[in-house]
Amino acid sequence: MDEGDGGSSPTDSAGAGLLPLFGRSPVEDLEEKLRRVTEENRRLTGALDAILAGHHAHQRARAAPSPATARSPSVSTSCAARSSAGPSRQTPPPPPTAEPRPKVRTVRVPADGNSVAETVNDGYQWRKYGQKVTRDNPYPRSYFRCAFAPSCPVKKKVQRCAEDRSMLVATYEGEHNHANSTETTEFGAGQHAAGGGGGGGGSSSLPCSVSINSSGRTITLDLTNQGPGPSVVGAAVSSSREQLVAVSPEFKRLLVEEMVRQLKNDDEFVASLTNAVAARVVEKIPDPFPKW
DNA sequence: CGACTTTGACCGGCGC
DNA sequence: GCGCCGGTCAAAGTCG
Repeated sequence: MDEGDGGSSPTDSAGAGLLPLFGRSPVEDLEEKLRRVTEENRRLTGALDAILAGHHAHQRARAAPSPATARSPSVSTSCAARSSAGPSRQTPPPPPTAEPRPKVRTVRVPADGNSVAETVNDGYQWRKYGQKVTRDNPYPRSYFRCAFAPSCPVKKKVQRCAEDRSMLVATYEGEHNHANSTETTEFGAGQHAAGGGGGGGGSSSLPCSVSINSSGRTITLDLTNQGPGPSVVGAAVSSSREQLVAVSPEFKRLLVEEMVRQLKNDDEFVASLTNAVAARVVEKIPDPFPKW
């Protein structure tokens, strides 16, 4: 139930309405897609909230971590992060009745041209507490902790993908026990921290945010708006600490175009989209060779 | 001056 | 037991 793991499973939403692609502009198609995603998101959020309600009660009950928490075994679940490639040295799984493992999610986001900023933006505030060059990747890995720590135990690691330096790999550990900062504060506020980023980093609270980092400027597109109307209801642009709320159609159009550009560069998305389109095309083509 | 980032050192787990 | 490695700490530096 990982809100699509940061958009890594676009096939589902894309497959439902791909054919219109051929008669519409990419912008229109994306807007339509966003509408459907918003609907889907609303349903999933509801379900997720119900599930997390109990989980967060658990977390708050044990959320008074001592300073030594940093070395708690749960931290080493970073191994689980690597487990996306297979389980490694992580200690044996706890008994079924033990406290739940911190949820680990890996998100790939396209890095913009700014090669220095190993940051992604997910609407939460993060505090960097370390950086390390790991053995299997020449690019440094940055360690972030939620700015609400220690009450919020969430951590994330951001590292440039070794194979594709145009991608950033963000690994989230745990779940926020507070609302997204873009929701709790002024729209788009709290983006000044070095961290932030990656599609859908916000556990239950921001399953469908899109962040675009361009030349130090962050554009956060909140698709979780519950109200009626267009899915792209508002957007926040932050340049340093400067906040701007824009809702003009022109701005919306620019945002969607930027999204199109980003998605075009997302090999995974393009591949899934291609497969889905191919599948639908094959469905629609009458079979000239009746089955034997 | 406070908040945040940087970065070298340290710690603990794991494999050999 | 030793060395490697990932993760974290904490002092120093930077910025607004």
